[in-house]
Amino acid sequence: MRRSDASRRAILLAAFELVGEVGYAKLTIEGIAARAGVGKQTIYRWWPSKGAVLFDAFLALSEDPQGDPALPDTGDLEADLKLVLRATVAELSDPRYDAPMRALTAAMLNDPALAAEYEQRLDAPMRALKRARLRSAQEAGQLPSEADLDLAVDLLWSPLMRRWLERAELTPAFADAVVETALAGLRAR
Amino acid sequence: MRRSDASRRAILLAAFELVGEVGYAKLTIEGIAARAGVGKQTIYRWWPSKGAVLFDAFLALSEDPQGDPALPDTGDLEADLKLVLRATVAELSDPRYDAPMRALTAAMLNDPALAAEYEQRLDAPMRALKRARLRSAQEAGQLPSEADLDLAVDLLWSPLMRRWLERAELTPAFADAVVETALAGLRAR
Amino acid sequence: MRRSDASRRAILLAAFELVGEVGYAKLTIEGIAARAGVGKQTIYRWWPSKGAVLFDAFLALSEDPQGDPALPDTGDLEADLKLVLRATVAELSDPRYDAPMRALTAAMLNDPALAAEYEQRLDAPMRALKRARLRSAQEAGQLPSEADLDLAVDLLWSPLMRRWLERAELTPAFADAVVETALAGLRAR
Amino acid sequence: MRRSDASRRAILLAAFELVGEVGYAKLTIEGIAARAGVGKQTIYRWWPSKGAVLFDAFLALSEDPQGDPALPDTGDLEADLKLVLRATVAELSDPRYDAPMRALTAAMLNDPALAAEYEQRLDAPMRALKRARLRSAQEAGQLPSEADLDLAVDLLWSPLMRRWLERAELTPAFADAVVETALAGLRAR
DNA sequence: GCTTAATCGAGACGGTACGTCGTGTCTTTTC
DNA sequence: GAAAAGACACGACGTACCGTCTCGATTAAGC
Repeated sequence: MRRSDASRRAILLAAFELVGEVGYAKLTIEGIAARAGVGKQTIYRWWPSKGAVLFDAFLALSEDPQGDPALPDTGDLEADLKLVLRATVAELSDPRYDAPMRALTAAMLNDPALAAEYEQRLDAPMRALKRARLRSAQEAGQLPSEADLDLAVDLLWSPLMRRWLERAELTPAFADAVVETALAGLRAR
Repeated sequence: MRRSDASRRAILLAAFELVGEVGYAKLTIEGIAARAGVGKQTIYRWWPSKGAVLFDAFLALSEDPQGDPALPDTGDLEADLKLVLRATVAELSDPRYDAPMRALTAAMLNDPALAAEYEQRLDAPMRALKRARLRSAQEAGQLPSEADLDLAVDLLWSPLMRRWLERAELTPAFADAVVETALAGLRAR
Repeated sequence: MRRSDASRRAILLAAFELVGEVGYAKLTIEGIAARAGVGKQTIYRWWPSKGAVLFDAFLALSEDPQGDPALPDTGDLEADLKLVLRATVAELSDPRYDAPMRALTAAMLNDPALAAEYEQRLDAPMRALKRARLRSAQEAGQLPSEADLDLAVDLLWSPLMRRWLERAELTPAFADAVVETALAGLRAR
Repeated sequence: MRRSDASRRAILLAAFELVGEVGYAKLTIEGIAARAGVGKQTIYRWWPSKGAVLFDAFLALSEDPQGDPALPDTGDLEADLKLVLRATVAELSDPRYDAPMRALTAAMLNDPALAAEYEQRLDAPMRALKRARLRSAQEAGQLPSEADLDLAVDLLWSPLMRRWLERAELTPAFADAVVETALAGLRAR
């Protein structure tokens, strides 16, 4: 018999809900199986670890509402970036995503294989979109053509990530300040 | 009898060694007790969780070789920052510190109390030193007086952290580029 | 399509071999199916339990070499019985039959339905043969006509069974002694 | 800490009760632990198998009501034996003992180590008592001095066992007949 | 000889129990 | 009189089988 899609969905949903309710440390395979109405073996058959289940749950969520994945490009780089980073701040502050995201981060920290898959399937595509927007700005003359776009992405987004990770204050105003300062630095060279 | 310092040291050492050998996920209180030649109760008596033990093990390490904690201040901000960030890159790449640091990060991710203690006892003092160096640069006219120093610290250090966290490439050259671009941005405004 | 005889044979053979290798407790339907190169459903379709498979494997073995089933009747009851009981001792001591027989006994102990089928299809016919030989002795005047033949059968065979069951010493000499003493008792009344 | 006697008793009682309720095949360590209010590990720590638990439960029962263990000796061997065998028939027919006894028998069938312990700690002492009664009869001239007492014990008791094992009819009258015929045989030689 | 329905192998499924490991608490024994 | 040693109730682990259930792919019977 081939893989049951109903079970797959139920497992991913259960994992996502449970991690929000009890946190990653108290998330158990048994709990996921019970909530999903599924045998434990069905989980072990298809995923190597609870981190992997969580990752797939994330992936499913990211792929579901398939809007246009590209970043906005109105021609005004600074305005567009502020918009995007403010949205990022909002998402990181949303309690519905905070717990699962912390869980996934913790899972990746201690599982290089999972981290590699994350990098490949979620992080890299997102970074490509970001670089694409910056390249478009270069072509429009809003950014020097010799600017290092990978460095630019890190300068713009990692401060947000740092504050989220350590539960520090994370406001839209901070996002604006990051965009202004980072862009100034990139243009100055 | 009051707290046995020999046991305390043995426990912290065992925790530090074990986390390097088996990783945080497989680190157990029983394992630490066995390796330290100590009863489990002795650990439970003095620490609330294995994350707390790990944190203390870290603290002990940080405090042991008590050199001058201040960041170098030769008068040349850019050179000083490159020196410090290159040292940070080297430390993050050292396998002796990589595993324990990842473990501690994972512990904090799922334990806000631990994260708060970390922020208070390790992170805040370090950020204070960084801000002090930047303030000194302001006084020397190397940085505008209205620059946001908290933002500056994040712009400078969080890109390194991001790359370490996701096991991306982390080189001294990247550290230099971050310093140059971030400083340019801070000066331009 | 009707029942595949090749599969049936393969299943019975696999069950018989496996029970000799791993014992009844570790005998599994999955193991039998795998060894026989057969789907599990093919076993469940035709047998209600692993005890029943084992029983059929036994039946197949008992029926294969269809010699004359009757007990020897030379006219000398004591000599004939000694011959038969010595043969029983030899069979019970043969390691090829010991393991499967213990398995079947264990299966029957906890499955009255199986026990009833055993009694009907294997035990009763055998007891009938034994009674027939004793009746022949009665007719020849070697045994009193009022002797209880069912009691006689138990007196003669159950001591062997007892010693086999508890893995006690079981020798041809013991068989002889049983025959002599039991016959003496039966004749004395 | 040393072994908890309360847990030990609770486990043996639970095992005994459960085997009577669900039978040996459906008796589980988890079930025993749950019924006894005990962790599974406490069972695994002290017993190697569920058969061993059952055996100890039996042993505890046998040793509890420590009446005079000797068989009755009124001077009349035949009467005494009939008394004892009728009592055995009654016990074998008592549903309270039937299930546990079948369970123990099944356990021993597939576990030689358990069978050896049974032989040593329960069967051998009982056989010694039986032989003692028969030896007393020899001294009283009711049995020939050259009679094989081990054979005698098997002739007397194993027919009962056989009928119990195969769920055949087992009556006091059968016990009497066995005693009469077996004794006649033993005396005749 | 062609269809067609039962049977086959394979193996996924929801479950139960396995035997092990670790948790945090508690008690005993030793130094 | 605190520390080691480790038993305890508990809960989760990851595995093995249970008995049921779909899957195509034969395969022999009856049209």
